[in-house]
Amino acid sequence: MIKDDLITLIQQAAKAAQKAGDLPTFDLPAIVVEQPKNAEHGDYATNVAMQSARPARMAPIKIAEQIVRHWPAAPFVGKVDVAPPGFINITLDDGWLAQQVAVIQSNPAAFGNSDVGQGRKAQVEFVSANPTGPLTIGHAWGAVLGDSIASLLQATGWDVTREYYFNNGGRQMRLLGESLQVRCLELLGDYRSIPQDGYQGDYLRWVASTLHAEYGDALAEKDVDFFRTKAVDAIFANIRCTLDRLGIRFDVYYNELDLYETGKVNAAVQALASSGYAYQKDGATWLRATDLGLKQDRVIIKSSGEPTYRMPDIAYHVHKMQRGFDFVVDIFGADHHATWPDVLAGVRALGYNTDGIKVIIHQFITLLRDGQEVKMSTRRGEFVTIDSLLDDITTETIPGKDVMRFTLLTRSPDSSMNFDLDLAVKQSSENPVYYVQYGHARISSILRKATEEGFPPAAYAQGDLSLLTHPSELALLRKMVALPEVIANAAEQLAPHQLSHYAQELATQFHAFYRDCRVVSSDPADRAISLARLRLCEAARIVLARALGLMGVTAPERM
RNA sequence: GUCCCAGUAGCUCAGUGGAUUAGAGCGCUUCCCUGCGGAGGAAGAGGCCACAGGUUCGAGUCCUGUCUGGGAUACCA
Repeated sequence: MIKDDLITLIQQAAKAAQKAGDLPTFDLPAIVVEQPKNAEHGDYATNVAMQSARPARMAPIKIAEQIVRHWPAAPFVGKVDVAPPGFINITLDDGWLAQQVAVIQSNPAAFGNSDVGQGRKAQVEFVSANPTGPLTIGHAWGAVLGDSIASLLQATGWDVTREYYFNNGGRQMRLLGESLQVRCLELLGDYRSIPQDGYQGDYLRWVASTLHAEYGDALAEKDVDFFRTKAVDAIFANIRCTLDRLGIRFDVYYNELDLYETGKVNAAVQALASSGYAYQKDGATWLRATDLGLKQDRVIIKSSGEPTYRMPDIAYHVHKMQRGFDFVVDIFGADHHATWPDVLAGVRALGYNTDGIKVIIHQFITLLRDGQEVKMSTRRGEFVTIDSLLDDITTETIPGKDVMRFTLLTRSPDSSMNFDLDLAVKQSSENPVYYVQYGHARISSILRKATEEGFPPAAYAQGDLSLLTHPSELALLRKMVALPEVIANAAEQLAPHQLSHYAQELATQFHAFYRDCRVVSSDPADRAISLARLRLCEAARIVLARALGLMGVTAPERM
């Protein structure tokens, strides 16, 4: 990583200056290297001299000058300048930049990856919707976030498990079974009403008609458990299908029932009791959360003897720890933000360190249709499914998931976004994702054209990269070379939306290069530069495809 | 009431305490097809970064308060 290398160089320079007596002896501050907005200030800058002014008792600009004077040689550094009031500006070496094309080409599938994970086990839990109905727009953000975060972790060396946690037992599911039963009996001419808090959506009618075709009048004899199982099966099949359309594949579907059946919930309850973190009051069992740094104690076993949702969640997270995950990411909607501290407190009470568990809370999407807010409810059967939106925004050449994923990955999870359905459908053809994909398709087209014009890959494989000196070529190279840092930052901050912004900037730089630099030229005198630029194009295509790939967006060769 | 997240261009959103001009897309106004894909490019209009204080050499970014919106405040999940 360039930034890390720079930090090392800065430290070496400062220490050398101290050793030479050009700088007083003092402890260097933590070195911050940033990328200036203004290109005139170089590719990287550090404020270390300003931060050292006080401990060194010296003017920042003087400190900067001494650091630069003792700067060690490094192939990737082209220029080091001092600028008032004490910035050190670093510019990458043009020749080195051009050579990076070869580096990228030598590693097309993994350029930009790093190894901070070192093969350790990470788990990303996301979606985790109970099978009570189809996946809705409300689930989309978590789905896309989770999958891309998982991809980022894989790219940074983690051994990642994508996991979906669900519950197919309990009251909610019994109501689902009863609701399906009502729909089935309807088909047999026996009309009843959906139970209180039952599920009124049409999708249960479709399940019912399938069952009716298979079982006929025998449905009248079936019990609620039968309907519950059938409902869950059908809905899960639908959910998996939707996930598949989004390009999401889970490694593990973990069922809450397993926690009970294998005694894990019970074991956790016992352990909490013997640890003293659980106590009895008003006939219920409480978690002494106030002793764990939280505001109030919480019920974990109701006076009815049933555990609250917190209890299996605690047992589940203990199980995650026991499975040896070094890093766990949970992705929840804003409605869960109050619950996870309790769960983590419970896990801590059982003696586990929860520092490795990160919770990403994404805000809600406000849906608008005809300018009105659409309130969704699975129970009432009022919702907009992911499937239906995908249908609306899919085009002949580009799957709808590209638009959906890219759009969602443009926003920070903290922002509560408005999503206008009419606008989304109408404007999907103007979505920025196409701008990026167009860049990829354009490069692919150039490479195809090159082969036709007598510049096949074998011809440009050895193109002379040192010919890449045009400002637009260098600007493109700078952006390409930034990918490793973008991936590392996005992974560290669990913020995949940085990828979409990067991809747009990269596409912009490519379009500028295309405008300024003729690639395939018929003039024999241009042959050498054509070969070099074809290599650059190929490398740019690789980088663009990687950025898109991490977002789960396709990189089309034609569109 | 208390807690969490937000408030940046007409709209949807980026923005890692830094360096005279705060960015992108969409929308709007003008331009650019006698050579590789115009789903592109060039230029322009459009902002008291919600408001008020504070910290700092330096604040859209940190702290406090106010206002507005969303979420949470269960022996529901």
